[in-house]
Amino acid sequence: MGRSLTIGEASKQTGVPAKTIRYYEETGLIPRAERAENGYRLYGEKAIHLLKFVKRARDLGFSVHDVGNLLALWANDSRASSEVKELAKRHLEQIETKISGLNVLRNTMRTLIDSCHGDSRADCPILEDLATPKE
Amino acid sequence: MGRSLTIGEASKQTGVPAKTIRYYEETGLIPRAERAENGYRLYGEKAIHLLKFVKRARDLGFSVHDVGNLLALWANDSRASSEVKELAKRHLEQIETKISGLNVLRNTMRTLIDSCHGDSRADCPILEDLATPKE
DNA sequence: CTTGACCTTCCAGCGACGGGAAGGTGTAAA
DNA sequence: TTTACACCTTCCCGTCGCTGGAAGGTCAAG
Repeated sequence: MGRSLTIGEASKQTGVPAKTIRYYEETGLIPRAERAENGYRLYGEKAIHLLKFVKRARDLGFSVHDVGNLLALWANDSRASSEVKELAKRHLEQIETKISGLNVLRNTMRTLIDSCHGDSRADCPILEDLATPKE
Repeated sequence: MGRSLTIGEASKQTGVPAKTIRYYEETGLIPRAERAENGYRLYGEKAIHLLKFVKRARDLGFSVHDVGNLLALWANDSRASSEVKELAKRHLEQIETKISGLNVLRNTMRTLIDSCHGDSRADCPILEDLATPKE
């Protein structure tokens, strides 16, 4: 069995910055870490696994709040998979909403940029649009 | 000539919340508003136009900082349109980076969600992925 | 005269950390 | 042994772009 890791080692193992690990603990997302005699936080296999779970969920764009819910579902053997799926679906919808909003933005910006000759002249359709947008 | 508007009226005209207008003034993005005798802020045509410019730029996703630069370029008759175009292009790149990141997320989430039967059983590939992501 | 809708300033909080100070600890080399 | 250095601790402030709320002034209508 591997020995416990300090916060710096846990950070390297999981990719979660030490500051962020402390923050997660402080806000109650993860349980209080064990402590060594000198007061250093210690992370065993389970704690590392938990941190990796959190990291993966954050990387998938779940809010810290949602990660809390996911952790609760993870820990609860008797939950229905439909609960998890619903949470994931709501998250997917948020992502899709963001994407379509950004797509509109991108198209507008492309059009604007293409319409600007971008040389030393002062005339600039981009600023004109900002000042008096069409319709 | 239209008379000056109070902050609430300006807010309705421009779609920028009154709180936000004060915030923009406080942070120096827009100049200090004129004041009536009773201390109320007053907004004339020019100020309204400025606020609309800011609103449009924010809606296009420019950061408040970038909006400051755009305002400076707008006010400067002798700037080259290429400066504006460069700023817009950098912004477009940021949007596109965000979009492609979100597209990856969306695909991953879709796959995960599709793999989860989402019924009353506890078995859930979404949680399994979070706990032990493939490669 | 009172109600209610405005307006003013100021202070605090959101999410999700990151920076940096001030100080304790652990180890390895000079 | 001392000293250097990397690590750990707690604490508080700053980020971005607002938003909410408290405490108070102002104004028009009923």
